[in-house]
Amino acid sequence: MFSFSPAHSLLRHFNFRYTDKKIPFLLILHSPLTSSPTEPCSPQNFDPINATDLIIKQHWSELKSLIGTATTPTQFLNFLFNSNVGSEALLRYFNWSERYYGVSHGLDLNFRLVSSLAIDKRYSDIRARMHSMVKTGLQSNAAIFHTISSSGNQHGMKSILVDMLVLAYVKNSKIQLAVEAFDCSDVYRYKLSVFSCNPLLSALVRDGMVNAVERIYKGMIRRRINPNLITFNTVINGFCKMGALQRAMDLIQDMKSWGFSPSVVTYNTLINGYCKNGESGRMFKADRIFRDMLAENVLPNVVTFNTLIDGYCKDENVGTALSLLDEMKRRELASNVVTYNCLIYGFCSEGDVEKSLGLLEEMKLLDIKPNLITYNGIIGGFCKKGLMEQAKGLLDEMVKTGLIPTIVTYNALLSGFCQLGKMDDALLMHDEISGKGVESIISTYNLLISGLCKTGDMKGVSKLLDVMDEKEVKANQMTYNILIDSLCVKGKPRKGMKLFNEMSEVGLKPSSSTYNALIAGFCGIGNLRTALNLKKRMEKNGNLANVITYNVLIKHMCGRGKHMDANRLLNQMLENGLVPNRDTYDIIRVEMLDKGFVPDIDGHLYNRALC
DNA sequence: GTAGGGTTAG
Repeated sequence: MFSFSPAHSLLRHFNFRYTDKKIPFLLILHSPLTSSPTEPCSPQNFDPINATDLIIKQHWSELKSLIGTATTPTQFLNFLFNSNVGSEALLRYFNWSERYYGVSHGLDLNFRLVSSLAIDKRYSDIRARMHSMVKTGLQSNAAIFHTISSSGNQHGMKSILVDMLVLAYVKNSKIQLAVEAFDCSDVYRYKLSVFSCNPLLSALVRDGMVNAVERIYKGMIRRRINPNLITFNTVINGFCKMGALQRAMDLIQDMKSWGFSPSVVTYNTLINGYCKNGESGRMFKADRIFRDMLAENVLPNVVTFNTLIDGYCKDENVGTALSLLDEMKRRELASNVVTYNCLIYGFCSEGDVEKSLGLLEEMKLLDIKPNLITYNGIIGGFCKKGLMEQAKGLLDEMVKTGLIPTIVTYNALLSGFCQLGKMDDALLMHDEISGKGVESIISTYNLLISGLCKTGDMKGVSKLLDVMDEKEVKANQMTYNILIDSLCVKGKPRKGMKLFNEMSEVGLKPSSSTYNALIAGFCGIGNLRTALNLKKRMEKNGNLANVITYNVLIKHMCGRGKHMDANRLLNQMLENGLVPNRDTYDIIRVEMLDKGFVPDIDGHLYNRALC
């Protein structure tokens, strides 16, 4: 490719010898030989052909000598640029020098390189360069856009570069900067493509920044960046995730006007939207979309059925969920691990662990491999019923199949022991898992602390709090609620108040449960005034009093013969739109009868006015 | 300029 004069070979030869001997820097500078092989580069003696050769052949140690110590890697890069060295060598040197010297050549040189790559149509190299530039995050969008706009590239090429910039931000999970670049590109009139806008939209949905989704979508339409089917599916998903189901449905019309028919993914997304975020009658609406889909001859797939099965299970309708599994079999549509996991969790939440076990066997027969989620579900089901031996048996089975239990698995088991009051077993298992290197999370500590509080082992609680300190696991709102509740139940609401005050000191906000525990505590020691003050305080701080708050106060008032006050609170509760529960009725039977409530055949009271 | 970007289980 290049021809070299003998002098060049000689130069390399000397370079080797001198660098091997590590000639001191000053000696090199004062060498009488003006063309000394290790003389640092200068614009005068810089030899682009030799430099290019060394770079292409990746003779980095020779290059290091050539750069010397008087020339900086960036100055050397400038020599390369000014000598019109080809883009291949420029890129190689650029990457090597940034890595080797740990320097960043700055924005201008980055874009000189990118422009050089653009001339040679080396687009994937530009993408990679843009990726590493964005990764360091040293440059602001304002600076980048200024540099791109003042580069010598054509406008179309600048658009391509900006498009790649947006995509690089998205791939580096710098979504806010990607949105900013999306906006900047409008100001500079650079045209982006769906290749960057679609990934941006999907990242926004993924990160829950759904409000930005609509703005970006509208921006695309206004700027004539033509959306495609995937754009619509992504935006529809965004609307579904934010619960704007009608707007999601409206987008179907938009997509049709752009010539796109809803695909199986579109329908699945909408069905999922209704299942997860629909209000009352959500499964009815989800089913209607499913029927629309069939009517439009769009074939449902395993995801469609899984979504519906999960929806029915969560809607406490496992019967319908099972009938859908049959429907899949009729359609010869293969179910998968997700199908079974949905059903297993459905049956476990109904307390029917036996049925879940049956499903696990069915999976094995169908050669569908159960995963961590499968086992966690059934183990959790057993633990909720206090069947710890069966739960541990499954734990052994999952380990045998090569699955590694996580803290979620162990939390289920620990919670089971705690509910049974078997704190020795719980603490023993906790020690065992710590020994295995499974890190406890805050919910682990919370469930153990709660168990210890219930058995009155406050020493054990304080030990655990010490462990949390040591492991730097911070207490959360739940931790405080458990401790405050425990103190209040024991008739020590003032100690509870101390913890309550500590919450704000450590930056935690109390919840309605925090206030309820304290209100019950002060009622318990006959201090109604403080209890009522706490109710005012909770409302002032934006925590609405709920049915439990009212029940506690009403019960206390009834117990002290203050039935009129109790009645006033009941009215306040109804005015605030709260629905009294059976506790409420049982507590103030007399007042309820006065209010026109009548007992049903079970002896419970119902509000005739509401019926 | 590319060829990735969209749906399901805890």
